Formats: sequence, C-alpha cells, structure tokens
Amino acid sequence: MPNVTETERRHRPTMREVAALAGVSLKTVSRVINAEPNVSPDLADRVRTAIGSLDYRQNLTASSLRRSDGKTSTIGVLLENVGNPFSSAVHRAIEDVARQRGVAVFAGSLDEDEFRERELVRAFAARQVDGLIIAPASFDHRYLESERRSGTEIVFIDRAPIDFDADAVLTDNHAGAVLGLKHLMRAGHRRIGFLGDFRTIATARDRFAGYVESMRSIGIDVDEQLVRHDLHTAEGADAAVRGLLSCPTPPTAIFASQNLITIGAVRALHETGRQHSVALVGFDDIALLDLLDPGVTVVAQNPYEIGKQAADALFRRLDGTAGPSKIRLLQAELIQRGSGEIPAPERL
Amino acid sequence: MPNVTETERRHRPTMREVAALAGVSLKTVSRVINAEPNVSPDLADRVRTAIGSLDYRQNLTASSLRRSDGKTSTIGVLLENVGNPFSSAVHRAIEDVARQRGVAVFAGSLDEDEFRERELVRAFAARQVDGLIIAPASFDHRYLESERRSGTEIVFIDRAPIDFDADAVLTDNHAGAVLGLKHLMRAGHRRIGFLGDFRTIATARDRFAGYVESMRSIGIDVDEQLVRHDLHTAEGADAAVRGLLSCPTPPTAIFASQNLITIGAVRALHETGRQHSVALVGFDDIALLDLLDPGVTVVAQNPYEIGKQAADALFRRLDGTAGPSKIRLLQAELIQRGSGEIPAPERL
DNA sequence: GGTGTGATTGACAACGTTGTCACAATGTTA
DNA sequence: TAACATTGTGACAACGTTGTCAATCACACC
Repeated sequence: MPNVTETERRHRPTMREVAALAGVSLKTVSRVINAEPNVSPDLADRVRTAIGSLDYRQNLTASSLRRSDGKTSTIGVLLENVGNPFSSAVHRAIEDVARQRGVAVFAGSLDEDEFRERELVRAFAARQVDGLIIAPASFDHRYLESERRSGTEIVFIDRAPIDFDADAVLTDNHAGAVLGLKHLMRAGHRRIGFLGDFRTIATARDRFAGYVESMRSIGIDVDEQLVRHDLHTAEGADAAVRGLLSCPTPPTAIFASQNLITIGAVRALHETGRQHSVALVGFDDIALLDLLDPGVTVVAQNPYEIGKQAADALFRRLDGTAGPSKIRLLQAELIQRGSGEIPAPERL
Repeated sequence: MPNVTETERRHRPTMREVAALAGVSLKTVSRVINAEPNVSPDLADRVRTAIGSLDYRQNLTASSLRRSDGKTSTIGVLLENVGNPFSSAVHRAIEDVARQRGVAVFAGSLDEDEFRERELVRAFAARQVDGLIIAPASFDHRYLESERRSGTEIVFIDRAPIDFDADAVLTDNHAGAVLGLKHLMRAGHRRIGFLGDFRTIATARDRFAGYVESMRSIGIDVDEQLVRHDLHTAEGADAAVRGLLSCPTPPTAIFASQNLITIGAVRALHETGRQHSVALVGFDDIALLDLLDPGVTVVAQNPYEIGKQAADALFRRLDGTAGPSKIRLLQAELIQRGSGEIPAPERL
C-alpha cells in the first residue's frame, strides 16, 4: 500500500461529501443522520449507502455548535484522584449512568489543589460540557456561578458546596464517625486515638466532630495527646500510630478516619505486633481488609452509590427539572471484621 | 436576586460581545486571546478588560472547528474498567502527562466487551479527539484504520494490536509468568496449580504459555487437573482453589495470574487454613497484600509506567514524529513477601 | 378547476471561532 | 522625494453542522 499523503491523512469525510456522492443536498444528509421524518426511503437509502462507502462519522462538535440547545452530550468529573479506589468507584458509577444516555465523560484529579480545580473547570467548560460533577478541593465555590449562568449544571459529591447553591450527594460523615466510635465504646474503650486528614477538608472536620461528640457523650473530654490531625498518607499515619503507642498512657483503640490512614495504621499495628491488642476502626472500605488478621472493622461509605446518585441528579437537571437544590445524605455502614471488636483491657 | 431568565441562562458571552464592549473588531479579540503578535498594547488592554468584565471563556469546540489543524487538545482513554486498581493507575499516569500539555482526557470502561470498545471509539472520535489510548477488548483492530486515516493517533496498552500497525506499551507477560514460576520451583515446588483469566484475553494466554514453558523446562508436562482457566472474578478463583485443594493429589503451590484471581485465591487459602502450607504467587500488585499473613508474593506490573509511556508515545506522534510503530515491552518485577517462599513439603 | 394540505427537498444563514487578505499608517531606504 | 517594508486593524469567508424557510409536488376536497 502506498503511503497516505498528508492531505488524505488529515481529512474526515464531511456531510457535504456524502451529499455529493448520494446526489442529494447537505440538508437531506443531515435529516437522515438525525432521523428526522419525511425523507423518502430511496433517498435515505442512497444517503446511507454513501455514508457506508465513505465511512462517514458525524462531527459532534460542529453539530453541537450549530444546534440550538448547544448540548454536547459530554460531562466532566472532578475527583480527588482518579487513581484512588474511592474516586475511581465513583467515576465508574458515573460512567455507567452516562453511558446509557450516550454521554461521554471527562475525568480529572484535583489532589486537594484549589488551583487545579479551577483549571479543570475551565478546561472542561471551554470544551462545552453540559454538566460537571465535582468533589471539590476548594473552599469557596462562588466562582462557579458564571459556569452555571451559562447553562452548565453542577452537582457536588463527597463535600458540600460553599457559598454556592447546588445539588450534592454526601455521606453523613459525622454520623459515620459516631457509628464507629460508639462501636469501640461498646467494647469498653475509653482511651481512643483519632487519626485525621488535613483539617482544611470539611469531611475530615466532620469526622473529628463526630469523634469529639461521641467522647463527650460519655463524659470524656478530648485528650489532645490522643489526637493526630493533618495526616494524608499511609506513611504519615504509620508514624502517628507509633507515636501514639509510645505515649505514657497509650490508647486502647484507634479510629482511623480515612482509607490511606487506615492502611498506615494497620501497618504500624502489625509491625509493632499490637494488632490483636489495640482495637481499630477505619473509615472507608478497601479490598483485602477482610483477609487481614484480625479483619479490619470499618465504617464504609458507598462510593458507587454516591456516583450513581450524583449522575442521576445531574441528568435530572439536564432534563430540565427545576426546583430548589437538594442535598442527598447517605449513611455510612459499620462492617465488623474483628479489629473493632477487640475488647478494652481490664480497667486499672 | 431576581431569577435568571431562560435567555440569560443559556448564554455564554462570545468574542463578538467582547469585541463590541472593547470597541474593536472580532479578529482583534481573537488575536489577543491567541497571543498573536502585532496588537497595540492599549487595544489589548481594552480587550482584556472586556474579557474580565464579561467573564468571557473561549469556546474551544468552535475554535478547533475553525483551526486549520483541527486539534481539540483532547484525548480518549479506553480501559478495562476505570474502577479497577490497574486501569485507574494507568489512567492517572495518562492524566499527569496530558495535564502538562493542557489536554483533557475522556475515559471509558470496556468490561471485555468488543461492542463497547467500538461504541466508545466512535463516541470519542465523534468528539474529535486528537488521539486514543486503548487497552483493547476486541481481537481485530482493522476497524481503527479509518480513525487513523482521519488523523487520530492511536496507542495500545496492555494488549497488542491485532492486524493493525500501531505503537504499543505492553508488559512481557510470558517472562513475568516464568519469573513467578521459577521462583516457586526454586522453593522446591513441582505440583503447581494455575489459575487463569478468560483464554480469549491475549495476556491470559501469554501467562499460561509462561506457565507451560516453565513446567516443561524442568521436564514436567502440564497436568490438566492443576489448571483452571476462564476465571474472571475473585469468587470464581476462590471456588477454583477449593476445587484444586480437594484433589486427590493437590498442588503444593498456586500461580494466580491476575489481581482479582489473586484475591480469590488468598481468600480460599485463608478460609481453608492453608495459607501457610500452600505457596502462592500472584500476578499484579494490590494494596495490603504485604500486610497479610503471610504476605503475598507477586509478579508486579507497573501500571503507572505503562500509562506514562503510552501517553508519551501518543504525544510524540501528535507532535509529528513519523517512523515505524514501536512496541515497548516492560518487564514485570518479582516482589517477595512470604507466600511465594513457602517451601514444598518433603518429597514422598 | 381551484384550493388547501401535507410530504419532500434544497438554498441559505448561522453557531463561535480563526485564516486570509486588503488597507491604512508608519518607518526605512535609496 | 519616491519606493518599499513593517505594523496594526478589520472585513470577510470558512470550518461542519442544523434551523428556517421557501419551493415543488402529489393528492384530496368542494
């Protein structure tokens, strides 16, 4: 086969070429492609034949530019990190819903970076997405007003919108933390360590608030020595747990409030041989936690459900549903596997 | 604040409006936005002020429609499943490379479905992506010729292109399997079970070929009783391992040739209490495998590196690099953690 | 036969942008 | 001073498509 020349190479067949080959007008081709009524069967056949022989593909960007509704059948998803298990489960759920509607999905990672968030919103908006699903890294979402004014629907996930009115699908982090802590307390624990993510993150603050409230509810004031904030990696959590365990009066149980933190905590407990004596409850489920010894008890969010509900909410808006914005609050679930049921040692 | 009316709502400001406000021509606005030379500073300032006060955003779809190169700064990524750890690590790597170039990334899951692959290629092509990175589910890639003819660059990952000439980034699955099996053999194992994915998948066949060759190399013909193909889920693998273990002459070691299969195998071994007596080597690494007891020895691919090299290759082509297509073959790495070092029992 | 109705078809403009070109103003050279 | 290059600017067409509208045709009705 001879080399394709540059001119041949760059060119996708256009409607005009299909029209010429079929011997009809441009508009008739458009009608066939968009399945508009009132095209005679023989012309339609000729058009379809021409489409087949040229291997014509519609240019959706030109189409949506011209269309009156301007819809591109494209949405953008902004996640913490497309590579982490939580985000990617959310992503998959959104894709499943979008797929049924022929909607393509842009995805991007924020890495807790506000600047990156705005950059991605801008990049997706410039590509005329119909809607955005955002797990925000920023703390002031007023900048999104101008996107919405221009017709982009927006749904928040995981973290609530701030100074901005929009639909959201969230987990009740406060209640989730309380669930985990009450469980540890039922096993007799009173000295419970808390491992938290960056306090700039609203969900981290909510989980800490749940911890504080649970402790207070049994008349215990929070002991600062048992609290480690601003952890964000497994390594940081590992070090934090080693620190807690070497306190003069170490905790008898640990509440690890995020998945990477749970991994770090598990590692520290295993490596110091304390996994059977110090109780542990994590937040967020991860594969294989059930196969550890002991299995790790967690308060599990349902990331797939978050993604699904967010996508449903977004498409409902895109279908024209009006009405006040709605926050959907999902409840986390306690999964008992052993580590959270380790009883507190006898009181001294 | 009064309600935004429908007309206000749908409308993004256009260059025309910016031009009117700044008192210049459309083309001058275009020049400022594209940083073309030869615009007087004061006009440029007026344009920038107008852009700011209208909160104008360029419409990239219109721009790329008009541009001579037709580039959209958008690529599409087709993965097994955006929600699984391997795919999502690849995805993240691609995003990181794309980000540096201001390129947005579409992602989609194939779930081993050829039809879905074609559907997604079509969906992304209709949106005028500049390039595609594909972990294919199909077995004949000639249908992609027409995409490439129209200027879309294509790079394959994980699985080689078939009847189609394109760049690819692959792991040497055959060598990887040999690596794992030789390791088990060094620990004295001769009866080694094999757990394989669908044989329709080329990588699964390669890994099995590595198993067969390794066994033959020490003079052992493959015992069909020790081989279980066409597993695709953890549950299937779990059942398969239970089956293997209840053979009259069960294997002393197991090679689990994929990540979900490894999870199922680990589960079966733990639940039957054989995790310390039957050796196990898995293919693909997963978080927490190191914390199990025993830790799970694996032959690890490097999904991030696959994604990174694929994106690099794609952008090199998009930058105009010609030349014959190139297959990059990455080597898998053995990570010893305990399960693969369990010695074979004394010969009878 | 005149008129209305609906189906079929195409010419044309427009979506928001950039490429091309023409033109005026200014500076530079012989 | 004439000729010419350079800079700055805008008018216009075009990218590939769809919305609008008008024209044509067949048919049915009074």
